[in-house]
Amino acid sequence: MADNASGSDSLLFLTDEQLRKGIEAMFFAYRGFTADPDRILEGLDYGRAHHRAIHFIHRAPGMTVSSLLGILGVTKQSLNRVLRTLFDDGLVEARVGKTDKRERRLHLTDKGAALERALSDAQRARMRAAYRTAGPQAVQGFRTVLEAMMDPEMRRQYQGLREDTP
Amino acid sequence: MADNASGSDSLLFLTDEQLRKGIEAMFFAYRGFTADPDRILEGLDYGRAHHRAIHFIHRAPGMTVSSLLGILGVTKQSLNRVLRTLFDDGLVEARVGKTDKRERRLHLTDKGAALERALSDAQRARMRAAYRTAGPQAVQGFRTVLEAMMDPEMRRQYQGLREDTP
DNA sequence: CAAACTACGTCAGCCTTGTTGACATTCTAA
DNA sequence: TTAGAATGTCAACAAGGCTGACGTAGTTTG
Repeated sequence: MADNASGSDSLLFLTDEQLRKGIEAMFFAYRGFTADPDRILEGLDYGRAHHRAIHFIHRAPGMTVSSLLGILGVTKQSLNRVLRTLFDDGLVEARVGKTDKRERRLHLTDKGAALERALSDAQRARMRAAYRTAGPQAVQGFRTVLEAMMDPEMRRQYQGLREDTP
Repeated sequence: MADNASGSDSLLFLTDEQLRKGIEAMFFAYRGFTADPDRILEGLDYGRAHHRAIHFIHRAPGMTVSSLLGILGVTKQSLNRVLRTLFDDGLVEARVGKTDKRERRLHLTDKGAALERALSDAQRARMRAAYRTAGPQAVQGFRTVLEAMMDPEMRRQYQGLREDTP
């Protein structure tokens, strides 16, 4: 009884074995996390890269190319390849910046918004099921640990993405 | 006060906004999760694929190629390309199966174990920091949600990887 | 105003890691 | 003995990263 690890003040949750379990949990869970959108994207000639772009453009409409670059952490060449197909297919449109005409403000078209909804519905469905199974307490802990695991710069992106329409 | 969402019986944690936050937390946290090993691997001519192989061979020494295939969820051609470089560089060795001589039982060499240690030390360090910051309660929740998010087959891999030395 | 800098696009080429398909070998099991 | 399983391997291809170099429009600053 005395060596029970469930006490909140115990440090047993920091053993290498516990940490290894956490590492593998991240690995396996991330696979599940991306599985449903991936299934939708496959066959549409899109990939995860397109999904990410669409997600963040939806999240902060009017975002510039360079702030999207910052969030995604890829090169402009890489992002451009993705954005070009999204423009060509009419999922995303770019409006010239109001104050700074060099900027291209990114927006989803209706068609783009429809795909975004399909993708995020699928992803949220899994998330919702997991949340419901785990319960609010667990969800709180989940978010806390993930946030602590981020690089500081990413944590800023996570916490404080503004509307990006200055 | 009455509309406070912190009550355990509230369902406010299932709103779309909460789910979106969870989705982005996974995205940003996974980046942090892989950042440290990636830094070590870069320049060594190895990538994440090598890391994954090394991790699971370390975890269950004597594992066969096909069970590793099952865990990693890639094609044998893809895995083989990775394994070949690990053999050639003397990080992994294959021992012919005792009862079934077609099998190749995979083991890390001393050199392979050294790299494994370097990689997992780096990854555990971040994990440990996150765990310590978040606390045992949060860690419990973290693991619970991640487990609920896995595909059932992956959940089995996660929970019950045996020693694999029958 | 001219020069410097910024935001963005684009061409070219390379790498890793995934994919299919086909085929060979070796061994096990019915 | 023969079917099937476990494995390796060759070839070809695609997505999505990367670097380097260059161009063009627009903004800022000396």
